[in-house]
Amino acid sequence: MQDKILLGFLMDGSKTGYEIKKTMEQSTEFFFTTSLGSIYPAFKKLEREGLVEMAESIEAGRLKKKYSITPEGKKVFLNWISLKTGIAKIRDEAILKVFFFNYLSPDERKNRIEEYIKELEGHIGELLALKSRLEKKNIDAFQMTTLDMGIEYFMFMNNWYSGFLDTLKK
Amino acid sequence: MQDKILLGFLMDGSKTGYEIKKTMEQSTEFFFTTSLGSIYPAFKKLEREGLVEMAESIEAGRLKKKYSITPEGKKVFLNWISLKTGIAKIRDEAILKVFFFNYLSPDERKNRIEEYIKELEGHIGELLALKSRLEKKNIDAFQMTTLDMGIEYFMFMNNWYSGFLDTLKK
DNA sequence: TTGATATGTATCAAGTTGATATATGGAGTG
DNA sequence: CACTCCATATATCAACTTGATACATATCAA
Repeated sequence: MQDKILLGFLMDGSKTGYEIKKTMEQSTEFFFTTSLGSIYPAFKKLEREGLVEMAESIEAGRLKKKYSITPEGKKVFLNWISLKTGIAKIRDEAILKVFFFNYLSPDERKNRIEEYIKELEGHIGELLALKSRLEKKNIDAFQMTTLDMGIEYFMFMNNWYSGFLDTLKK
Repeated sequence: MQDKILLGFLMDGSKTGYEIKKTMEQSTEFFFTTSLGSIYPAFKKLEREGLVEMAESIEAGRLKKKYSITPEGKKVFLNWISLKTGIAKIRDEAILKVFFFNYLSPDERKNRIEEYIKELEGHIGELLALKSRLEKKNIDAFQMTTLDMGIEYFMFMNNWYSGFLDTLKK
């Protein structure tokens, strides 16, 4: 499904695979991301299917392959975005460990959760920093909304684990 | 990383791959799951590594391969569960679509979100039904806790999308 | 009796990750 | 000025994962 995010990022102009990866790191990273090892083959496939076009150039001595979306590609993207979406599946190792917490000593449980809460706090801090950076740029309102949702999501998680830690302490 | 969940499910007795998959569907499914096409090769690998042992039998005419965890496997599992855990990455198509909502008409936006909220409500209903089913059984407290967290998580999502729908309507 | 569903193992194409390779440019340091 | 480190940029690959499909038997309802 990564091809859709690539098409999405091409909707406002042509980009290289690397550029898209960097853009993701500043925007969609925390709720949807892809590796470079996936982006390059995906672009080749999209090109074969006629959904994107590629233009090679050499800038500052480096090979650049700029991809742009075709009318057919736009159609595919707009169709995808208007399609019904199923519930996203989580894959959360931290919760999985809680599931098996019976096999961990009470002290270790508390330590792991305290540790994880710190991780969450750090992550929230990063997202807040990203938010103030993006506020200076003139960014799409919906893209800012997804960032806000990310912050709220991790605050919910932080909250939940804090409450869980309290019950562990009793 | 699926091998850890397999080892975890073997900690309280030997099981077949199919049994584990069915157990997951009634427990870890919403925060961590694996396909059968992944379980069988994973067990073969775990067997090669000496972390599980396999016993073949034929029950009611069907071949059964019961796997049990070895002392070495227990060590690996207990080590994994006591290790520091990083923040789980989400991969949420619904949020990705919101990110690109600029390309959708206002009416369509509302429709998609209303639709998705219904999906979430249905999912919450399923989890509540699962909860009351599990309450009749004598289930591990931590395993029940993860189910509660799942319910709260989807209620948070439901809440967030409801608020988002309100702002879309203005 | 027939058809649908559940139990159970297995394989495979297609896709994904994370690591690694290759190469150049630019910035900072001694 | 040389050296190192990092960013830019494309590409490949082993290992793994998914989702579909195949196969075979049992069980249950109509």
